Amino acid sequence: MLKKQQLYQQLKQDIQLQHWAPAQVLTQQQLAAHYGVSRIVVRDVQQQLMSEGWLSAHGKAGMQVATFSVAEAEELCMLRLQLEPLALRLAVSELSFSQLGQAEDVLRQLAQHTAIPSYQRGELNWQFHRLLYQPCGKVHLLRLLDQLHQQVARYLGYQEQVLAYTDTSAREHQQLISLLRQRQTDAACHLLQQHIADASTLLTQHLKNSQGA
Amino acid sequence: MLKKQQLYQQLKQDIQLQHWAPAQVLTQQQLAAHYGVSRIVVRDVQQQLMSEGWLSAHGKAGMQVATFSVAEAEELCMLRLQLEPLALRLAVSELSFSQLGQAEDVLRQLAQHTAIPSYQRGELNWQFHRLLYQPCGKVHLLRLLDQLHQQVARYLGYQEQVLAYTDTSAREHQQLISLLRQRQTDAACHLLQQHIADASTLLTQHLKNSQGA
DNA sequence: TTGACAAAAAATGTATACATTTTAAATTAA
DNA sequence: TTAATTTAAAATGTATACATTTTTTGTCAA
Repeated sequence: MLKKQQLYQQLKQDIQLQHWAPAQVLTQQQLAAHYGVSRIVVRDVQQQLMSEGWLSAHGKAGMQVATFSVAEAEELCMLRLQLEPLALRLAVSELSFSQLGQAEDVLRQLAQHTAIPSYQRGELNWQFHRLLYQPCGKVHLLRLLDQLHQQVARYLGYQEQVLAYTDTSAREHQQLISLLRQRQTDAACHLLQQHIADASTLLTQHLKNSQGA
Repeated sequence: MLKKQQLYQQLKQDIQLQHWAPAQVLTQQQLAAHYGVSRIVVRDVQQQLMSEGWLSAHGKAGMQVATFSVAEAEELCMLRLQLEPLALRLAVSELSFSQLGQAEDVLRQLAQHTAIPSYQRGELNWQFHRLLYQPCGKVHLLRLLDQLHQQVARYLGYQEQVLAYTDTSAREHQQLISLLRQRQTDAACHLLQQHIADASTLLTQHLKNSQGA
């Protein structure tokens, strides 16, 4: 479980950093040689990354680094938009003040440490959202949301501009917390919906620009 | 890809048939010996079945045959209820008459061949639903629905009574087709929602009875 | 040239073998 | 007895080796 996890992290990051370009075809042997592990390990990681969308099957032999498409990005956003408010709605009644506090701590981290790399901001951002959904207690839904986040993260890459933690976003997060503290379920869900919709247009716009170029 | 697929099918079926009891802990070696393949193959299949919910991790060693819980069943049904109408709504405008015809053919199979085993009825039933969702063209959503179906199928097992293709169900299916043919999107989605809700209560009721006993 | 076919090379699937980790058993001290 | 610690057994992770499949290369005839 050591080399496997290691390779998993490394390969995923290398794909995200575009060290391996989208659409490039990779072979087990190639990766095994490059990362200095046996093909067994590569196979395991390959299967995992394929199920998570980082790699896609490529005929009978080889795997392809996943490509980007506006359609897919829009679909992912649509699913987030559909499921995250649902998770929040189910979570509200279970959400403890200590959990709200935890979420606030994450926000403070985001606000204070402005220098941290963008991908870490992305992770913190998700951590915040995740903390709010967690109490819904629906394992499948939560796992699904985690997967969606991974997929979106793949699209975000390390693009600074898209991941920029804007003042608007920070304000909305704070507002969300205060609505939740008052158990204003409908208002909170509505705000969340708006929040995700905004992030979605930002992502798809960015994608359209970079692809149209 | 031969032994692997074979073992995948076999093991999944054996779990569904309760040849391996829920909560039972299986080891790679055990399965490798039992099915006459090497552990490598078992490992691959194990990972796949774990990601699909048939097996769950069990500490550092071994995998556990998934158990049943009312809460999980309800969650799965809720997700179906949330996502299938959405898929249908997105599909309606793309749904061709030939595709509607295909779906009707499946219905006829269900109606005519009353003798086929219940699990095949279950598959045909899903095939019908799937045909209606397919044209939405959302790959992630469709894969998600497939996974949900798998999960629910695990719960259904080969229970004859739950899988029984009732007259009500058949009528609703026909009605759904006719609504779709007229592009009555809202009505169709509403009917579908009702249809799934009915199936859900049937499943959870059955589960509560069999577990309460 | 080009298309089909045969041979070689490469890639993947699977099995066996070894290393490491984890679980169980056994032993011993309190 | 019982809790802790050591030792043996078993299970998993990983590497190497072999078998099978897939891809590529090269040759020859039309």
